[in-house]
Amino acid sequence: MRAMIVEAVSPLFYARGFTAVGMDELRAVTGVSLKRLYRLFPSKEDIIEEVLHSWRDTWEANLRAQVESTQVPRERLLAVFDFLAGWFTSEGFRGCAFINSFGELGGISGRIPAIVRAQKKEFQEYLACVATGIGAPETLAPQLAILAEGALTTAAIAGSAESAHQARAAAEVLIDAALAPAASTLAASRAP
Amino acid sequence: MRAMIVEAVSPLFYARGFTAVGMDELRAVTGVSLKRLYRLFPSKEDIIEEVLHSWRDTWEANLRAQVESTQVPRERLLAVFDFLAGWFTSEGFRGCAFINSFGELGGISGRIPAIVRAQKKEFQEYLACVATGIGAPETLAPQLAILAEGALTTAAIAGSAESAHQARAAAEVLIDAALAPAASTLAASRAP
DNA sequence: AAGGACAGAGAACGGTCGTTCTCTCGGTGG
DNA sequence: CCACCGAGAGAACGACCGTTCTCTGTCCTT
Repeated sequence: MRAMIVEAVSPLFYARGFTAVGMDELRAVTGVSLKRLYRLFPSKEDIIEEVLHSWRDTWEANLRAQVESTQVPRERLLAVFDFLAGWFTSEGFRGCAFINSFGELGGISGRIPAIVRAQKKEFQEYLACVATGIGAPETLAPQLAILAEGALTTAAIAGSAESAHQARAAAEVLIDAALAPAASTLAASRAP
Repeated sequence: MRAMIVEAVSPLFYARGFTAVGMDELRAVTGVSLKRLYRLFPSKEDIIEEVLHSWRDTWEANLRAQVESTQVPRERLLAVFDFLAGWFTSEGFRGCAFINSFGELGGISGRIPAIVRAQKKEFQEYLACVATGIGAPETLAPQLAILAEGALTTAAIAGSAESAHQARAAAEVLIDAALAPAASTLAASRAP
């Protein structure tokens, strides 16, 4: 029941933000009376938390599915950006729900920003896991995470998906540089 | 007068968001009566617009100052990330005001998201200007812009400034790869 | 078949928001 | 000196929010 409610209200929250959607609209879209909503969730903030957790789960599942669709180590890292490209072009894309939530509620409240932080941390750790699995130095994963985050906000604000391809191209350069120790010695030989 | 009001309310808006700060608080912090506020600005949204424009101006001025503090071409591009590092560690840093505004008001209204979009576009164009000034291919600037955006949101949410250094390191790799055609032929020779 | 616990629907409540109105006062031209 | 215009301060207004309460009907139990 709770899951059905979360599923029904998620698109509304994603499209317009948490504060812009009132409880009455939640009642209308779920078909569940206010009384019942308040018995299932102590307050609106609890619904928001559950929605954020649901977003985290589906996002992570989709990402993992794309990454694990290939076994070629280098492709696994690049699959992150292919996943982003597909997402950006999907209908109704309006940026990362977590970043948007942080902008909306980051200045107040305490629980929502913590959830956002946790999600981003999980993403970074997953990326680090994939990167170390192919023998890359541990400096690579944070750089790729930054690229992904940048592509995400750029796509959301500009309303264009090309940032995913640009980020993918940059990721290829970073991965190749990290995996080819010859390149670093080359760069070092130029310095002095 | 308008400028003094904008200057007085900006920190409040940045720290807590636009919707979380009411007109009464603006009256208190400026010392200007509501009647006068409403004669100077037709509505709260007009104040917000002016605040956004003011942020854009000072942000751009600070960025340009840092970039133009050096004449070494490669350093000019890296100066962008040094600027970010300094900003992230400044007191009260709470992410990019434009990204936060987009998250807060992107799902509604029309004028604020347009201002955010315009600011990001200006930044990208400035970066492109600096990049082409040193003979880099035009693919480089968007990649650096994505890195900068990513470092920004990562720093805001994680509450740590290290993403600036990670992004700077990645930018070095991207710049060197873009400026050294030998590196690209090396990568190409490995592909087939 | 009757009584009671419970659920549905929405009105009501207290609070807050952006915006406007009213009242009062001070400064000024004749 | 006085009438008047305009500005300051904040109360008032209407709308809307999240939350609760009331009223009504229904189903289950004995």
